[in-house]
Parts: sequence; structure tokens; C-alpha cells
Amino acid sequence: MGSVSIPFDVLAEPTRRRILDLLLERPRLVGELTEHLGLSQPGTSKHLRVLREAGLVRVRAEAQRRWYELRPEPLREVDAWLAPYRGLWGTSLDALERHLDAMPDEMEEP
Amino acid sequence: MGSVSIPFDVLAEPTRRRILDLLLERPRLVGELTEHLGLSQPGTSKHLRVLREAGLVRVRAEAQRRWYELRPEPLREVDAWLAPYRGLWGTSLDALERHLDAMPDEMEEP
DNA sequence: AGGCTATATACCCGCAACGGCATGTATGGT
DNA sequence: ACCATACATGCCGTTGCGGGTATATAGCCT
Repeated sequence: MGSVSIPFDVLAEPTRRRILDLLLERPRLVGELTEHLGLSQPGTSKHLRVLREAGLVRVRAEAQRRWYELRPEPLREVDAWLAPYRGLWGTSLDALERHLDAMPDEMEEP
Repeated sequence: MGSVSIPFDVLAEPTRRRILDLLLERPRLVGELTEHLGLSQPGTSKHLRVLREAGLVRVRAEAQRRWYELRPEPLREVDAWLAPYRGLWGTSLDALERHLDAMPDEMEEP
């Protein structure tokens, strides 16, 4: 609880992003993920724990198996953070020009 | 060079995100950023170095001053990674349902 | 019950990141 | 020339993360 902060740090890990990409196709078992990642099983579990605590995945227990499934909600915050930047690329050349245009003399703060 | 990898790790740092947010408004001097961040000046410079190497900011030298300005291009890759996930939130309840629907028996990989 | 399977947890290690202080370097001002 | 300003870099200490191995836990199967 307390996952108000954007899960950028969770997504910073390439392995964890790969896990999410794999779960994007379909839910998977830990063993399956482990195999795909070329990682030790505990290593995989650890990443899954982080993802779980970030609310990015959910677990469904079936006997001893654990089906991990995607939970994209937290990615909303990433999307939200990205929003003001979106549209800045590709519009003209860069954001610079307009900025340099909009600050001719007022650059000292009170 | 070699910034093919998505700059998630760079964005994982809250301070660096704050810097980008500040630069979103207008270009700023290092001292100005330092003040806003409540951080030591060298600390700020180091973060700026990371952002620079990630191509997320650009520097314009004016005498001894350095104007740091935003360069949003690399955020495109973040946006691109996010793309397949976008639309998964809010559509129905979750992505789970459809997944659980689409894998009744084929769960073993070839 | 015993053993096998599937996953989680505990512990340890190595390394890289963040922060601070001290110092280097360049430019301006006087 | 000298000192101040603005920033970068170097070095250090601490901390946290990612990975591995060993071990616990839980549920099947015979």
C-alpha cells in the first residue's frame, strides 16, 4: 500500500519489462517465465514480488501453480506523467524553439 | 551513444523527473534547478549529465551559464513501449478476463 | 506417509547508483 | 592580474538492488 508514486523504478528493470511483455500475451506460470527469462526461479519470483507490490501483476493460485496475470492500471500513472510531453516530439523540430521564444527577458526569479 | 534502450532507468529517479518537469515549463540554469530541487549543485549537475547522455536534455552555453532545455524525443520510446498496454485499462475491468478467456487448454509451449 | 513438483523466502555477495565535499575549469567583472 | 561566479568532475561513504544458492512451504500423486 502506498503505491502512489509512479512505478518508473519498477519498470526500470529490463527483466521486469520483459515479464510484463510476456504477460501481455497471456497469463503465465512462474516456471514458464523463468524459462523464457533465462533466470533462476528465485530470481523470477523476486521480480514478480516487486511487480505484485506495485500492482502490476496479480496472482491466481491453482494447486501449487501460480498464474501470474497482467494488471495494467498502474501504467496509467506513467501514461499520465508522459502526457504533457507527448506531442512535443514531431510537432516542429523540438520544444526548444518555442521555449527560447517564450523567455526573452524574464528569467530571474523574484 | 547507444541509447537504443528505453530510458526507463533514467526516469526512475524522482529528482530527474522533477528536472524534466521543470524544463517542461522553460529552459533553466543549473543554479535555478539546484535551488528548486533542494539539492547540492554537484548533485544537480550529475543528474543533468545522466539526462544529457540519455538525450533527454540539451545544453546551450552562454558565458559561464548553461541553459538546460528539454529534448523529448527519447520519451517516444517510452511511449512506444507503453502503447500495447494503453487501452487495457478502463476498457472493461481488466486484461485478465479476456486472457483467461483465451487460454482454455493451450498453455504448454511448443 | 513419502516423495516429487512448484513457488516463496532467507541469506549472502558484488556492484552501481545517489549524495556530499573538495577541487578543477572557464568566463566576467573590476 | 585578481577574485568572484557558474558549472563540471573526482573522490568517498553508504545504501539498495539484482542475482545466486540453500532452504522453507504447500499441494499433488502413488
